[in-house]
Amino acid sequence: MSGYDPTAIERKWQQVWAEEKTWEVPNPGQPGFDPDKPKSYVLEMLPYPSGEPHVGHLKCYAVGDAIAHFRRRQGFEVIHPMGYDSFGLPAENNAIKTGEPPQVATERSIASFQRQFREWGISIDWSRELATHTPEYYRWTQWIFLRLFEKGLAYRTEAPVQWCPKDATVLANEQVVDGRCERCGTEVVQRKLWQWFFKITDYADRLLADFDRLESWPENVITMQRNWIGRSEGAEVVFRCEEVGLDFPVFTTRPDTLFGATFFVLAPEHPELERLVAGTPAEEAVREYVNRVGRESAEERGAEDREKTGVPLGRSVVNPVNGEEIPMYVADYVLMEYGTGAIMAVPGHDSRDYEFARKFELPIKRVIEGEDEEAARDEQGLPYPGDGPMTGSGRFDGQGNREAYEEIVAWLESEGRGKPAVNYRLRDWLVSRQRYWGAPIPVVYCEACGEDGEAAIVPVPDEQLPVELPAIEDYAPQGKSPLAAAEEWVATECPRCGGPARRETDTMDTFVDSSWYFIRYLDAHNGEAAWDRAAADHWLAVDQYIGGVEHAILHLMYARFFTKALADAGQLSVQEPFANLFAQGMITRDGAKMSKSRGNTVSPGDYVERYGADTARTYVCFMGPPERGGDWTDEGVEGVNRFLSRLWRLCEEVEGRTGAGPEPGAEAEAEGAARELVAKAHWAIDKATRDFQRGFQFNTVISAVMELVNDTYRLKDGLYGDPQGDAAVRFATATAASLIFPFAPHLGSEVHERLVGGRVWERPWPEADPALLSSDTVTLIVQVNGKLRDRIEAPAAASKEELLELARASEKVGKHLDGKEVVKEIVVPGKLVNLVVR
RNA sequence: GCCGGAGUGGCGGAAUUGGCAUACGCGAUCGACUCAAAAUCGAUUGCCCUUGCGGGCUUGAGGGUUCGAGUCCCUCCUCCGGCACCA
Repeated sequence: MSGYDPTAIERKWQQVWAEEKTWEVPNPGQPGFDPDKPKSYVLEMLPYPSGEPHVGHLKCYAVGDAIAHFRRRQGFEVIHPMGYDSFGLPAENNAIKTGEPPQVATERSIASFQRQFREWGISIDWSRELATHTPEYYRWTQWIFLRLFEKGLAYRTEAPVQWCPKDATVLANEQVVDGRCERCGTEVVQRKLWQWFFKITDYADRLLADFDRLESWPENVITMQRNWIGRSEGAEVVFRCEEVGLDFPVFTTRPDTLFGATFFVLAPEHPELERLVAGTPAEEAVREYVNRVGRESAEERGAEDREKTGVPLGRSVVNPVNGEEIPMYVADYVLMEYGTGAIMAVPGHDSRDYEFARKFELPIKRVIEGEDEEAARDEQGLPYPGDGPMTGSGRFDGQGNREAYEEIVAWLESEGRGKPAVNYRLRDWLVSRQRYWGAPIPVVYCEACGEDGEAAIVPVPDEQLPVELPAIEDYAPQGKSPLAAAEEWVATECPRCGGPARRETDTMDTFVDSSWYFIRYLDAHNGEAAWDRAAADHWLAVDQYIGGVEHAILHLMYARFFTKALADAGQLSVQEPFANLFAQGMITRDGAKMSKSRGNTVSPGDYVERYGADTARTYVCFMGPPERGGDWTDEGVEGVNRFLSRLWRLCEEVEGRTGAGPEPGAEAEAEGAARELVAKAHWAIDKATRDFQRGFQFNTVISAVMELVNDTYRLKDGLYGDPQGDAAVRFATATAASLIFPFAPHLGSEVHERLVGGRVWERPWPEADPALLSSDTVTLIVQVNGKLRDRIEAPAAASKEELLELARASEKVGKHLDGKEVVKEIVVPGKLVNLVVR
């Protein structure tokens, strides 16, 4: 008997799948398309091809592939494509360091991913493969940009932006983590630059409302997105500065505290600041303060325990509710990016305003009493954030603040001094990057078409796409895109007037590329359009999306925004791209995140070589619930390998000992131990099927198959030789192969072929026979006062009275009833008897 | 601070509707095979008391509901993740 040699088995089946193009599926209208077959779009997030695949990739694709295989065998036409998110900084930084063009490193990495995906045996429809850095792909990224531009959803403006000095590029807010560049960790500084934005804020409400359209997303991902969008309801209230004749609107969520406003604060970046202090004694100090703040990093400014700073402006505004004049300040705790960049400060009921008031000795006024007497009398109970009756608020005194809220807003509105308002934390998506390795933004600037000396933005016509990246020598950014140095490329002809024009030299954020790739898969080689509408309508939405939780906000929200914008532009019929989302947990080693510097990385390739892909795949699915992550151990890998070896050896033995094989279906007639084994197989089918359908309980699916294999080992020697016994062992082994196939497709295919014949993936997923799931007897649990005292084999159909009689007859139970009175009898038929004694 | 999630053997974890806690795997111990080792096969393995039979305890802590709670309710503790001067 030979040992389990995964190399030979895996090579054999990988060859079959490659030659027969097993996992390719047709689009509507193509040969072989079956309109009656339900579709399922199973998609894992496409990899970023940098270096070699790591364990996170293995897990993601092993999990997705298990789902794809299960759905195929459940009768779905499964589309399961693959591609590469191949633009972006790592390849470009490598180019700067080594001089090697980014294409070269990128394509080398792609080749490595392709090879490993095949070696892992992932069931990919290779006919739909794409890479976002190819002109065939980014031509359509540019095309989408132009559609957004037409709709006013892509615009260029001068704005203070987050700038990473090391990468010498602008970052999206989402790419700034704790005031540092997400990629390189350098402290981010603010700069004012002309940049391209996508108007995602137009979709804030729909992005929130349409969570209702999703079938199943992890709650925490929805919460993270909801927090990120950060919708607040409140009011806009106008404060007027009579001295300079300017109105200052503020956003507040607490119009009920308006009577408690005792000062007014502008953000250091506020555009009217200059005008307010020009030529006044405050001018010097204000300018100094603003400059100081401007030099600070986002991290310094955002620090938690930072003391409040600010400078008085020597001006005042009028509180519209009571006519009081309150002094104006500039302070960096007010952010220009949120609301109007100005606030009314209510130190009695806001902790930040309170801190500022204490430091600058400003009046603190209570306008809402505490709910209980104690708090109301306590002068030190400020700032008070809670609810209660209003005080010091004119005609609203005595009313509950919640009730007064609407009334105050309505009153302000009738006076023309305010209105209900909604604010979002979400800001527009900054998409331009001063980098080389990205899709060029397809516009040109034409002086002749412009006005007032300003060049006009002229979109490149669709038929001139793609605007291809020129080859360049020096990839290092110099504060502007390296593309600016490609003078021959930059100088072009205006598509509108035919005169000289200059190309936009910024490229697009790579998140733009990955915001629509799942649509391109559906029609990946279309040279006439981004996609065929019928193909997109057929396959979308993605039925199951799988990926790391690190994309919970960025990628997923951008893709949702793109889908909605493209639907609005008449290009798609769905509002949400991903009906079901699964976020996998991270695999650690020695309890820590894997990193090269820590030296605890796991190379999937090494394990595949040593134990085979089936072992590696099954192991990552067996470690624990896949959403939770887990710690990689070599012992664990060996345990799974041992299990697969056991299945393999069982197959070889069964093949030899049960001859050509009993008649299929013969196992249904089995009795005794043979019936026990057949019943166990049906139990495993039932358990595996239910756990698959429940979600991603792969660890328990695999453990059920392990139990089946264990029982087969336990019973087989007593069954060989008898026709029923042979059939039972053969059936049990083949069933184990069939059930493990989604995780270990090579071994599953091989064992199935040897014992049953044919291709296991062409067989429907097995169905459990209900008759074999139940048995004539059950184990009756007998408790006394809720404590287990005996287990008795009882007829499944026994009546309550019969069960009670059986329970009382037990010697073990009797001991605990001795000399006591039974006051209550609980009987759950088919399960348990509980006798309550006193 | 706010919002999520999780606490079960030596370890990863299981427990479907409130009904056998600890499935499956790892590790460990013992046995078979072997000259020996590895591999393999088999047995044992929550904790405490007991020679044994057996008994008691046990799902982060404390309380509650119930005949019965890992599961439901209340209070608290710890850990992980996200957001955070967002008015």
